[in-house]
Amino acid sequence: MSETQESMIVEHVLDAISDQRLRAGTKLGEQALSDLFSCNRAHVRRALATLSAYQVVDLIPNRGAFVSTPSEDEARDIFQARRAIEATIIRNVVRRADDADLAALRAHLTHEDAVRQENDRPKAIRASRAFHMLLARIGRNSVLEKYLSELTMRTSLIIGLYGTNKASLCADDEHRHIVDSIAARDEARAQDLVDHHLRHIENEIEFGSQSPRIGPLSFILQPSEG
Amino acid sequence: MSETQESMIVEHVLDAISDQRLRAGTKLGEQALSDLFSCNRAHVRRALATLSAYQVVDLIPNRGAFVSTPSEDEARDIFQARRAIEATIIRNVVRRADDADLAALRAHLTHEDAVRQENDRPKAIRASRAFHMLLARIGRNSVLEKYLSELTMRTSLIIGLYGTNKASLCADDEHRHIVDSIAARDEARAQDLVDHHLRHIENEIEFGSQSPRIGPLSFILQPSEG
DNA sequence: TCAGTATATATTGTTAACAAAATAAACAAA
DNA sequence: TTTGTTTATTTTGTTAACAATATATACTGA
Repeated sequence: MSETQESMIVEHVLDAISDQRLRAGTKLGEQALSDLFSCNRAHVRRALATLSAYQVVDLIPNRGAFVSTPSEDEARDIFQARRAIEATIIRNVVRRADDADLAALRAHLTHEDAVRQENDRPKAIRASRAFHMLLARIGRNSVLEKYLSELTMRTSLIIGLYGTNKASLCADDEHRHIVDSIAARDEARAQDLVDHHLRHIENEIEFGSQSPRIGPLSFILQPSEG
Repeated sequence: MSETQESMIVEHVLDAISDQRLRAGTKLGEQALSDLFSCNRAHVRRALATLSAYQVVDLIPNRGAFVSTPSEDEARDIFQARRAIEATIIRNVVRRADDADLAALRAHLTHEDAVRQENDRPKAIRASRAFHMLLARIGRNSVLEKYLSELTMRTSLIIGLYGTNKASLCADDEHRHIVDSIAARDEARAQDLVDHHLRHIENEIEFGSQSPRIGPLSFILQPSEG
């Protein structure tokens, strides 16, 4: 069903959300999107239905589509779900990772270091999320991988909403320690580190400090780069 | 966005799948669905997009929508994901269940007993799934609840595809033992029982025995009852 | 009878036009 | 100035018509 057109919209919006270019509450107008991606509104509507099913967009009847704004309760549920899912993922990783996977993890760590130098916040956020998604891929469970993909995007929204400046990024050495424990095939330690890492991120969030500023859609999405 | 019409279709299809009235591979024609639910094709299309996002329906370009047919690998991923998610759910349940929740669980057990007498297989399957979803609700994590809802539906597809006759239902006493451990606030035991219960179900599946028979859509969905 | 091909039918994909609702703007009265 | 009302504009919702593709049927030749 014309997957390309629709999935392009979906992918761009998801990317923009996970990079925190699109913030919670932003309206996703049908006309605006169909203009941006030069397609008709039917495609946009189906894309929005898909994004709504992913729970990153809220569809309000007669009002339109908005990037969803997770509540504090929802945020806690999301983090607990991440701990549940990533615990199994890391166990799979420790058991299944081969040399190529370990090399990819090491390569990613150096990439994260390089990004950290640049002081490019969206880029750093993207890299940080990519680490968790790399683990999910190495874990080789497509179901958990998809769910984590959704949850990390919603985590981006949460951090964008409530996150303090310092908190918004995963501490570098925590990722490094996790990779070390994987290389050592230390399952218990790896699980522990991931769990603490996630609690770390959650604890650095301060609920109550909303920052609702949003920018123009055309600037944020930039469909040309896809 | 006219949630009622679209969500009605979605709910009916999901119900039919979880009851195993809709089997893997069944074609969901746009005309057929719009006739059944007396709405236009635009609604059907958006409903199918949503169902596709839930991963219970596959959209094949220029061919249409089909109830998805999980592979053996996918099935194993689904069961592992269930173990990951239900482990956390049961922990929440043991910690959070109040007297009303325990009463609801006991009531459900008697309901399952009653259903078992009737020899109505779809009804028994529905009751069995309802037990797991009741746990998810009592666990009070909306994210895990939604994911488990998806996974139990996909489990229905798997059992419909590969399940042996005896295997297709959860053993009654296993559910009862789980409730007992919850009442006793024995977290470790409850987690253990749920894990074994899920492995039990998985082990009774025989991959390789496809049964691809399907019936007419109008008979299966029966939109009148909604 | 079977295989291959051409035709006919049905289904999905796409677009545009119109209706209904919500938002924005203009205006009047206090 | 502020509040409330009316009008205009924009945006979402709905429908139908048409194009493109796939499936089913009928036909021809071996």
